[in-house]
Amino acid sequence: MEVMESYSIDTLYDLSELYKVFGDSTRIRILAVLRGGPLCVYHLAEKLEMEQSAISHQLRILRNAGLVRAKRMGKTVSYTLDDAHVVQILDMGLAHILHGKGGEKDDA
Amino acid sequence: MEVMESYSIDTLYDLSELYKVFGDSTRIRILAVLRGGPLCVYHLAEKLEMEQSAISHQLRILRNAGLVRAKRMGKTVSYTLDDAHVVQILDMGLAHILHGKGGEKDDA
DNA sequence: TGAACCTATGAACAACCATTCATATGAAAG
DNA sequence: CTTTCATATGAATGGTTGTTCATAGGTTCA
Repeated sequence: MEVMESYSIDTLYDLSELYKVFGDSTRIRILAVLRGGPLCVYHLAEKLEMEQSAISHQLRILRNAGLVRAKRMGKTVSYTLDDAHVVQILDMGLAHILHGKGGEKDDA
Repeated sequence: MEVMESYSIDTLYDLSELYKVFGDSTRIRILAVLRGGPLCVYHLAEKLEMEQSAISHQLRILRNAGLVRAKRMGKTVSYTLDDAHVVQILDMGLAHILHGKGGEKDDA
C-alpha cells in the first residue's frame, strides 16, 4: 500500500486475476452463451464447436472464479451464471468496445 | 454468429482481448495509480518499484488498447487514463471482489 | 556538438496457459 | 453388474506473454 491511491496491492492483484478469467475468448463465449440461460456441458461444447474436454477445463476455471455455478441434473451438469455482476462486467466491456472508442491503435 | 445470443463471435473475441489487458497485475497497478492523476514513466516505475523498461512495455499495451494516453512534457512523457470507461471497468471488478462474493473456491 | 536524462524497443528467456489425448469418475438403463 | 452416456481430470505440448538486458530515439542544457 502507499503505492495505490485507495486499494491495496493485494486487492489489485485479485482484480487482475478476475479479469484474467475474462481474458480468454473461450471463457467469454461460454459466459455469453450462459447469459441466455443454463446449459449443460455437452450443449456448450456443441454450440461452441469445441471438444467437451476443453469446455470442462474452462468451466472449472470459471467455477473457481465464482463466475458460474454447476448443478447436477441426472446424468448431465447444468451451468449457470453465478450472479448479476458477471453480466454487468460483460456489458461494461462491451460498451467500451461497441460504442465510441474503437480506433485508437497507437501500434508500435 | 448463431452461437451467441446477441453478440458476434468477433465482438466476443475483442471483448476477451480487452479483458486480457486488465488481466495483469502490473497493468492494473498502473491503471490504479493513473486513476489518481497523470504521471510520467519514471514516477510510475518508482511507485511500482519496477524497472522503467517493464513499465514502458506495459504502457505500450495499455496505449494500444486505448486505455491510456501519452503526452510529451519536455523530457518526460505523461500518461493519463483515456476515458471514463476504464474507471468504470475497474470499479465494476472491484465491486465483485470487495463486496459479497469472495469465498467460492470450488478448487479441484 | 556533447553530455545527461528520460523513454521506447528488440531480442532472449522463463513462466504460464489453453488445447488435446487418454482415462477416470459418476449416473442411469438394461 | 455391465454397458452406455456425460463430465472431470492428469499429463503432455505448442503457443503466448511478462520481465530483463542492452541499446536506440528524443529532449534539454551547457
